Amino acid sequence: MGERQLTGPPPSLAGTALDRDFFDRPSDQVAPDLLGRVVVHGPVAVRLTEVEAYGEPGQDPPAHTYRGRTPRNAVMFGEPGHVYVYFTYGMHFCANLVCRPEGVGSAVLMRAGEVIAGAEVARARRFPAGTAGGAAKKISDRDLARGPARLAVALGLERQHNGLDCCDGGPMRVLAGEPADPALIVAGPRTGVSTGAETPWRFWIDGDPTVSPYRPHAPRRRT
DNA sequence: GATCTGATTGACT
DNA sequence: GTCAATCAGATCT
Repeated sequence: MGERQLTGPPPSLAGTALDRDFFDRPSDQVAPDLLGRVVVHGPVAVRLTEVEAYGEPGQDPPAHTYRGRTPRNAVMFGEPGHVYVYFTYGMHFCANLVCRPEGVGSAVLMRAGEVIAGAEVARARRFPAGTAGGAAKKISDRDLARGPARLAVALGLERQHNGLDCCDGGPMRVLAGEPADPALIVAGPRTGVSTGAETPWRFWIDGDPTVSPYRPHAPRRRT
C-alpha cells in the first residue's frame, strides 16, 4: 500500500455502507468479517486490521455485559450497528460495534487499523497543537490507529459518540469495501484481559504492520 | 459511602 | 523492559 494523497476522498470512501443485518449476528462471526473493512467518521477513514469479539451476558467473563445490563453498557443491549464507546484507565476511550439483535448484549472491539484518509486530522487529534510535545511529535501513519485507544482517538470517538448509529447514513459508517483475504485472517487469544483470555476471539490480518503488539494481561501494581 | 479494578498508553531507564 | 497516570463504574461493607 503506497502513499495516498489526501486532497480529496479516495475512491474507497464512496463505497456502500454495511447494513444493520451485517451486525445482527454472533460477535465471533462479525469480528473476522470486519477485517479489511473501512470505518469512516467524518474526514477520517480507518481500514480495520485487528478486532476482538465479546460474548453474551453470563457467558463471557471479560465482556462488559457479563453481569447484565447497566447504565454504562446499555448501548450494547440496543440495536446492532451502533457504536459503544467507553472510558477506561482514567484516560482512554475504546470503541465497539454492537452485534446481535436488540437485548442480547454483544459487541466487537475495534483494536487496530490503518488510517487511509484524514491522516493529518487523526494526527492532530492525537497531539493537538499547543500540548506538550504537540506538533513536534512525529507519528508514523502506521502508529496512528495501532491500538484500541489510538484508533478511537484517530476516529474522533469520545463519550459523546456512545450510541452513534453506523447504519443510518450519518457521519459514521462502515463500508462494505473489500473484506480481508480469509487466508490471511488469524484467530488467537484476546489481550489485556485477566479472565477468558484463552478464548480465541481476537482476529487480525496476518503480517499487517498496524496490528497492535500482543501483551499478556499485566496485574495492576499497587503502591 | 468507601474501595477497587480495568478491553491502555506514553514516558522513562 | 518497566512504571506511573487518571477516573468511571461496579462491588463490597
